[in-house]
Amino acid sequence: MSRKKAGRRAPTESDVAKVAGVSQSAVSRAFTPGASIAEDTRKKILKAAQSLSYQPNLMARSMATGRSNIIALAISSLENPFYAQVVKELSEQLRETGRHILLFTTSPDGTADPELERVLSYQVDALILTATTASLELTLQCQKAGVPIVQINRESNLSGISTVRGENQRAAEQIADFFVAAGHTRFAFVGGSESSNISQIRQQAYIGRLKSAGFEHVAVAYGNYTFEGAAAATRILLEKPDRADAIFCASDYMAFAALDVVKREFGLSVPEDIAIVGVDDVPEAGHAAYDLTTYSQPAAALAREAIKIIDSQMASPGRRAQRREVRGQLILRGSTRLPPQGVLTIEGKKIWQS
Amino acid sequence: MSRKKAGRRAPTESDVAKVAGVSQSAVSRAFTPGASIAEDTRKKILKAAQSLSYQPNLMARSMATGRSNIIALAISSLENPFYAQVVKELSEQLRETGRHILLFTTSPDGTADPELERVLSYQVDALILTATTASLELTLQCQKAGVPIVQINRESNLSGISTVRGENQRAAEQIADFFVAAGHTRFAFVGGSESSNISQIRQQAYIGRLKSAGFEHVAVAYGNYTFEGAAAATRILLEKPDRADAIFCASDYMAFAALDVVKREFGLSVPEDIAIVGVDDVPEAGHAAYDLTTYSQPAAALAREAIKIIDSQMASPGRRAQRREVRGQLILRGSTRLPPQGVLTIEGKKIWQS
DNA sequence: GAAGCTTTTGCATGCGTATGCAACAGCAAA
DNA sequence: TTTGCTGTTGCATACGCATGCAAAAGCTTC
Repeated sequence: MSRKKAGRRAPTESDVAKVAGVSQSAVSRAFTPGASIAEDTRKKILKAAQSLSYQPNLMARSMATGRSNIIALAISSLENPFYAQVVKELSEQLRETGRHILLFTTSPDGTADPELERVLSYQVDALILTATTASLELTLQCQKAGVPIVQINRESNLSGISTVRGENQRAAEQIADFFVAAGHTRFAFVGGSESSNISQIRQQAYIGRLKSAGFEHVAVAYGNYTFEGAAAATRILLEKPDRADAIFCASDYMAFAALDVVKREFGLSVPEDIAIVGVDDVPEAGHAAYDLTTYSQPAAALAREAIKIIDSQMASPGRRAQRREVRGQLILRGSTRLPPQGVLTIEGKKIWQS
Repeated sequence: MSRKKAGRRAPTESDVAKVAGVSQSAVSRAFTPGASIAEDTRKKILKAAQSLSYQPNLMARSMATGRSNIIALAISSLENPFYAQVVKELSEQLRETGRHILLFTTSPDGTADPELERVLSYQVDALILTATTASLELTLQCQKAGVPIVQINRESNLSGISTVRGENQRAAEQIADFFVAAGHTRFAFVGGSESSNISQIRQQAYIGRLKSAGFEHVAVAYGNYTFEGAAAATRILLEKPDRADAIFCASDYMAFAALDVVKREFGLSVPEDIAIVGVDDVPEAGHAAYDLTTYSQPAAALAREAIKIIDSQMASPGRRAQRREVRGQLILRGSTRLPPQGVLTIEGKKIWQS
């Protein structure tokens, strides 16, 4: 009655203290790295803790310290293998420092997600947004509470939000150059969404570079970063007169959809009739079924930089938002034909440099 | 100095109480559904809370109530799109009741994961294991603490662990029947790992059914639920004399690897030379690149049942572990040839029933 | 052995919320 | 007006841990 019936409540520091014959504070110190406690006492306490199979209550700890060791991660498109990879990397890398991820799946337009606004209730140490954008209100709340925000693969014009991204500009330019070098003449672009600035940057750089090379017209359609959306976008592009012979898709996942449509619905052969390039270099891009040429965007490095930013922001809260870029390269596979020049083979991989 | 410098600390119930001119308890009650409080007072308090943009501190709440509204989710293979889907479904369905996921990525053999043992430190309300098995120690700890454990897609002989799974037995039998009906004569199986009992159940049912049909020999290899592992397993199978003309893979993800190897490395055509069937029906299975026949295992339903179990276990802690099965069906696509009988078309999908 | 110093320990309190209990207000019935 | 009841409110305390402060213990040096 007085205690919960099923399984007496979890042991606390006081319980351990009683067994070890010390005070509760001593137990606390035994579990606090760097605290002032004699080695003998600590051992005695750890033994007692062991015998009770004591586990510190992190909720209580976080209430006392103001730190939870929990990082909120908002993500919109887990079905995209690239982001699944990012989540995995973040989870594993954070675990190395004893932190864990509280997961929020949002709509792609996270701006409108009311649930996310409640993130701060969990006293998270930081907020990582991948493939989502923070609303203004959330940003302000986080800033007031001193919770750093890092966006992966989304830019934001809100000050105070840090950003980690791949080489969007360079990727797009390299791909444009590559298409031109391979002799293509009719170009298309499958973008994410018109509101994704990352997609816009890629689009502008791609179109700009093609223009410099003398190609004025680039067909554009948006796939909204979904498979079905990209398939539809590809259909639109392919039905246009003067059909493209080279498509740049703003993500591998969308490029897979494009390949599906190109091959099955339009009966075109790749890369003879049309070349397709993506961005990300997800594992599937290397599988025989897709064999996709793509500009890589290493998930592990993105995760690492994001965590670095969080750590530095937490160390010196005043610091202003940071922007970091992770390098990639154009990896050549079967979805494109090779240009006569610029192809390098490094560690078994073909890459291209203009 | 007395307060943290960057952004004064988050407002608390006491702050709200001061503004609203009531006691802290009143504020607490205003945010507790069903608590005894006058409607007028509540409105006044909510207004005050709004003006301070007050957010309840869930850590403090969980310390006081013993409930955190956090569900721990351990997952080993996020790169498998099926599990990515499961995670997404769980996250979205849990959100509907205000709960969130604390993510743990583990090695496939979670039994040996020491980090997971610390799950209980977070005072989670329940633990969901997908594609992982709980260690004995962890199980006991959870039972003692009254934290329900649900395994998705792994069986466990430990009592006290609930299980949600697809129709493993029936799936395997249907696939065996289907292969036979389609006129295949040389069979193979690509299993997960020898230690995964789900994979074993499928294997036994498959082999048993084929034996009943008069086929004694079934070639078996294990892909360990990884892409590379399944590719290697397929190579082994295909190099054997009297090469199989029908392969059943214990997951779509492994079937994709098998398709890659079959087509690219061995130059076989599917389904003329060899048929391949998977389990899960991930979205990719429907994509043109794979076009895989597969026995479906609906992620949304798995998630729903898992949550139901958690809820019922939390409602009546004494209750013993539950086992639930989610129905699926054999969905026919281009990786198999059609048998003369048993093919139904439902809502544009071809399915098969013996 | 005393003085001075460092290390170790316990006490007391705070973190933000929930809740049992008693006090109180409001209202209806007598 | 008094009594009894229901519905609201505040007080006090508990939840489990961390930490400033003072007391205690240990050690060094003369």
